[in-house]
Amino acid sequence: MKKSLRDKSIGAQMAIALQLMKRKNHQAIAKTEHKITMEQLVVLEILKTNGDMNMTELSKTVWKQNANITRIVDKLEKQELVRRNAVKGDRRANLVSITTKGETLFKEVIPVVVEVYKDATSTISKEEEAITLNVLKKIILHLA
Amino acid sequence: MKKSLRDKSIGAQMAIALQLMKRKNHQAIAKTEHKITMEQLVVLEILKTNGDMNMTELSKTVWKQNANITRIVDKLEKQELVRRNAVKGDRRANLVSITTKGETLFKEVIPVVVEVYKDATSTISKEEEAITLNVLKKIILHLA
DNA sequence: TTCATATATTTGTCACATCAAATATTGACA
DNA sequence: TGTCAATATTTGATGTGACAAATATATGAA
Repeated sequence: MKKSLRDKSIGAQMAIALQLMKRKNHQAIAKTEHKITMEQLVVLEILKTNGDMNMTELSKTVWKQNANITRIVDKLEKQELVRRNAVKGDRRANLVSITTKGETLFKEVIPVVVEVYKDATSTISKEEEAITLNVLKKIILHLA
Repeated sequence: MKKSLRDKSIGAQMAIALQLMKRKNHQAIAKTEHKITMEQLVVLEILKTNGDMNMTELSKTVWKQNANITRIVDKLEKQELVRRNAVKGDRRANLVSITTKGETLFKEVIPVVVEVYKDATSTISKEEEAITLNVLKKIILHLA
């Protein structure tokens, strides 16, 4: 197998690594009694960590486009894991908040995901992890 | 803004960085006269680098599932950038090969993508890049 | 006040990801 | 030879990515 550009590109290798990690996460979550995707879980985490947010804030915080946040929140709302509340003084906006049901699910699912992550990075030294994290953040800052 | 798990996870930061890079790539490609996605371009590159492959080999090489390769090759074939050929001795399989039109497009689009990549990683030192690449490969190997 | 512009959110369309299941063909073995 | 498991590929259902356009509401300036 010849080496292609792909093999030397952080971008391409990121795409592969991320796909594998996402797959593992989905598989691990599927084994629990809960039905939720990683993307939905991320939104729950943000709400739990930062408190209620409107759609625009949410979309900036999770780095996703408004349109996609709308659909993710739709799904979460259908499962009663979050709620959309009216905002006083601005009828355009919605304040999204996590429900008790959402918090419960979050607490039960998050250890599964953490475990997958620990396994995925088990061959990486602390130093390597720190450098990689820093590289990724630099790329993000540069492109954002 | 509180720090969440996300901020310390290579996985989450990869997701963000990759999203931004993909977006830049799509935007840059959109400015050319060519209409092709990154995923389709990757398949072209693999075929150009490694020569004809059947769907299964292709799916392993690009680290995507068979089902997805089928659909990507469908799109490439519709644009006449690749061809599906019969395999002697196994009527189940297809040998996919890049067409002349595919090679031409590839040659014209690849500099655009390389440029985006160079820009995205312009603040990263050679050493950091090497370490990150190595970390990603270790994760891939571990999860594969 | 009224109109133009900005902001918040949603909807539509297409590409791609997942998994499961369907099809077709091959190959090994009783 | 007939049968059954393995292999190669495709299709279907669902969720999420991108972008553009639609909708509703706010806001600032004439």
